Amino acid sequence: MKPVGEQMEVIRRGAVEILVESELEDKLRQAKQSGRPLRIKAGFDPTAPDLHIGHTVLIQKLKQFQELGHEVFFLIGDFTGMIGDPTGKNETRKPLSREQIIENAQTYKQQVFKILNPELTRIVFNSEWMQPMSAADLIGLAARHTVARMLERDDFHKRYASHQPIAIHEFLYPLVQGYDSVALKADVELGGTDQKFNLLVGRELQKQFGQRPQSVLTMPLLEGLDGTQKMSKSLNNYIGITEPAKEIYGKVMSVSDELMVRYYELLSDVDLATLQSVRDGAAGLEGGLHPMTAKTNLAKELVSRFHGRSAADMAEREFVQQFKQKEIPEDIPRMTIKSEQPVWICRLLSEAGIVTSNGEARRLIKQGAVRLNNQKCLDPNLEVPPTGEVVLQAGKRRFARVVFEQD
RNA sequence: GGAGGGGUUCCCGAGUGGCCAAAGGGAGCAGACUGUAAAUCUGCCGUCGUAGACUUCGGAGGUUCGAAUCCUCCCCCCUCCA
Repeated sequence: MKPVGEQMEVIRRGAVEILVESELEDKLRQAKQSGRPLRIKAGFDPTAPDLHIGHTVLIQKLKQFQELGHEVFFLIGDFTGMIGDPTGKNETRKPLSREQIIENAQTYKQQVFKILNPELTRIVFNSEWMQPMSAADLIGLAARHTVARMLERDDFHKRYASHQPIAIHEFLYPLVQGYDSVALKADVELGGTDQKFNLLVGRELQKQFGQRPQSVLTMPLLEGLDGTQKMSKSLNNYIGITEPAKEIYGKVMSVSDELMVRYYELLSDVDLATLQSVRDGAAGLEGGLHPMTAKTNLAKELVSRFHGRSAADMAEREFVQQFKQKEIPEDIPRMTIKSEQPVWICRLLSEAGIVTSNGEARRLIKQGAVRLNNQKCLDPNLEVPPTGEVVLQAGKRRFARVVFEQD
């Protein structure tokens, strides 16, 4: 095991808060001395079937712990999912069906092993200890916390103050999550900043159960592609981890330098020295890595993680061809049109599915965005002769190949 | 159960009889600039072969020369009281 100081440097990377830092150092010291690794816990609600890279921030941190030689518990909150985490919500959340949860959990398992080492990861479900719990046990657990403490939590507080309903079961969520820590005898729990309260409840409960309270490490919620709002599917500013290689690559490349640094910090495997060099480069300092290089490296790293090395190389090649050399990519949609008569360019574009209406086609032509066989087309009235094949382009990323067929 | 507020084009949100395809903002798209960066600037942003027309403002009817705007009924959401 590495020296405690070095471990702490790795642990601090990207973290928002560590509670309590000195306590964690102490634990690390003991672990190193005794040779017994720390038990690191992170819980995931199997609520969202589609994961995006924002969800992987925590997993990345777990991986770092794993590499430092600690024991990682990936907890799937299959039981808690049925309650529905009220965190950050201004209303009661709808619980999920059992089937949904199982299905989502399956996806989680599959995806996290693209990051974590499966051999060293313990996947646990909290239904394991929650399911057998009796009503009396649960009430006993509930007795260990007070309403006043619960209402300290910001979202509960607001809802209570504004007379919005809080269902009793919502109070149970933090308790159950906290109890998970007891059940796992967690030394450290990771969570998003929005989880802070729940993580602290874990500490309280552990104390009550005579355990040494876990250290809490909060990670930021990852910003989405727009650089400001948090990454989420509904805002459509996300990079889904099951997206095609080309998409992931392109999306990473479109990110601002500032955000790129952020992604490096939170998502990349590069070491701290490289991270610093990326940071310097983005800030325009001498000796830093050029932002463009840094960005392509990151894009490649992330694509390889989810699709493998060769897919990443391929994505890069295509990217360079399409955007740097402005070549027409090879794998563009292809379709055939039967016609004896010349076809109006706007119709052609909409038939090819490149635009949604003739009107849009007309507009794009006026704006100089349309190319026909790689030549700019400025005439919205153009009639295209129905012979051979034709490559259509609208903007930088919409392409289609149309083959004409005579009857 | 009672009282009140509201549902507008992807989102937020203005509009209370014609000047409304509907302000403004956001998102998005495109062009310029670049490192396909970001920021910025410019343009576009319902449909129809380029003009006039057509469809749109929760749903169905009605009043009117004319309705997102007025009336009736219905559906949905929210707040307050009990």
